[in-house]
Amino acid sequence: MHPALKQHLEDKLILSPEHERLIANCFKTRFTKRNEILVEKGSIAKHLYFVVKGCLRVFLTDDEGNESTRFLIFEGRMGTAFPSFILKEPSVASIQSPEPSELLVLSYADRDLLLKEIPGFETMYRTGLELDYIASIQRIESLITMDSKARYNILMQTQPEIIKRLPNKIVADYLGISQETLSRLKSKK
Amino acid sequence: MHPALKQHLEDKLILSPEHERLIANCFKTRFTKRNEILVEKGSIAKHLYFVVKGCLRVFLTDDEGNESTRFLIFEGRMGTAFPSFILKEPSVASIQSPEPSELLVLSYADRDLLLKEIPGFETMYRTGLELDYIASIQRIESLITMDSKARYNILMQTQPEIIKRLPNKIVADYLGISQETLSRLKSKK
DNA sequence: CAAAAAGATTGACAATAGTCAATAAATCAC
DNA sequence: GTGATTTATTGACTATTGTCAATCTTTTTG
Repeated sequence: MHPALKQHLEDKLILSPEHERLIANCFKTRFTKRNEILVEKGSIAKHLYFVVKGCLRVFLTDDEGNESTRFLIFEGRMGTAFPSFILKEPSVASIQSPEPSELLVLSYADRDLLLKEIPGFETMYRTGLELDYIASIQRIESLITMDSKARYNILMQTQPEIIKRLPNKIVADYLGISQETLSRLKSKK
Repeated sequence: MHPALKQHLEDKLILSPEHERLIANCFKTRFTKRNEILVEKGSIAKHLYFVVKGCLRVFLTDDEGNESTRFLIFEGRMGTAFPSFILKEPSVASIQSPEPSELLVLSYADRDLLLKEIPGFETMYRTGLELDYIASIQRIESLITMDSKARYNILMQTQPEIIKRLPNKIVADYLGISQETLSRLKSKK
């Protein structure tokens, strides 16, 4: 099992050697290039991704080519185009790796297998889901209660790595504002 | 067990009589008046609410008294001030019942009990969580990609009961816009 | 039912953010 | 390293939305 994954599971699961082997076999390693597309909008997201190195960007594109970033997933975290993955419907979002990345890939069927076979896996998965859901609730709150400057400040406090590692354009469409507005916010304070 | 709750669990769980009794005992009935506050901002949300009749509103207030609606929960659905409930931290949001309501109330401890004791309960709970999470992702998408008119149209398509049952003011702050803007949207088309 | 409270609409103006365009800076790929 | 491409910044203008205030309408409650 990849040490990064092992660490991720560490204090959440106690595993027998066989169970550990089963998990290791379900997660397949994949390396991606900068800006490689993993899931094309319109296709079904069939995998969950654990990010060992690099990051993933789940993003939307409209008819005019405008992009909006729905989620960013960094080292040690899991994610995918979640609605498509769960509902098995064509994804509204695409997934790309803005940086060259190393991923551990889990198929839907293997996720189900682990949920069924590994004691405690479903509880761990459910707990992780609760935290992701909380993060998305907090993002909704920032979108409905704050102006763009306040949202930028919050982002800088809570997820500075997004601002540091990713181009302005992606930070802007993650915040739901134009890149010009972001550029002006940064210079103003 | 309340028939509404029974129906909610129906095709998701097969229950023995004892398990059914256990669930029924964990959910306590509560009636509320119009605009009654169930959870005060700053306190900890200690319960999950199943709405039998009426509805719940999870909302934020700022220092100037402005309100924003984070979630609305109608008949047959469950909810609470989720981050506070899970993290056991003081809630940023308050909960009120905009209409006189009948609720079934589940404490955190009883939720844990049911997760542990009832076979299939955690899977059912997890699946519900996935769907709630998906709904919140879609709300984020509408907030970062659409203007207020498009968001209003989507709301009318997907949750017309919100527009029909609740005052303009609440609809507006659920959409993240001012009531005046909403009023103008409605007259324009 | 009537008075009071709450909610909805409209107008005038201000502020925020978006768009288009030009330029500058940084980064990539060979 | 250097040209090419992408990204970032800045200016001028526009569009959208918010705020404040006044009025009108609906709903609530005694």
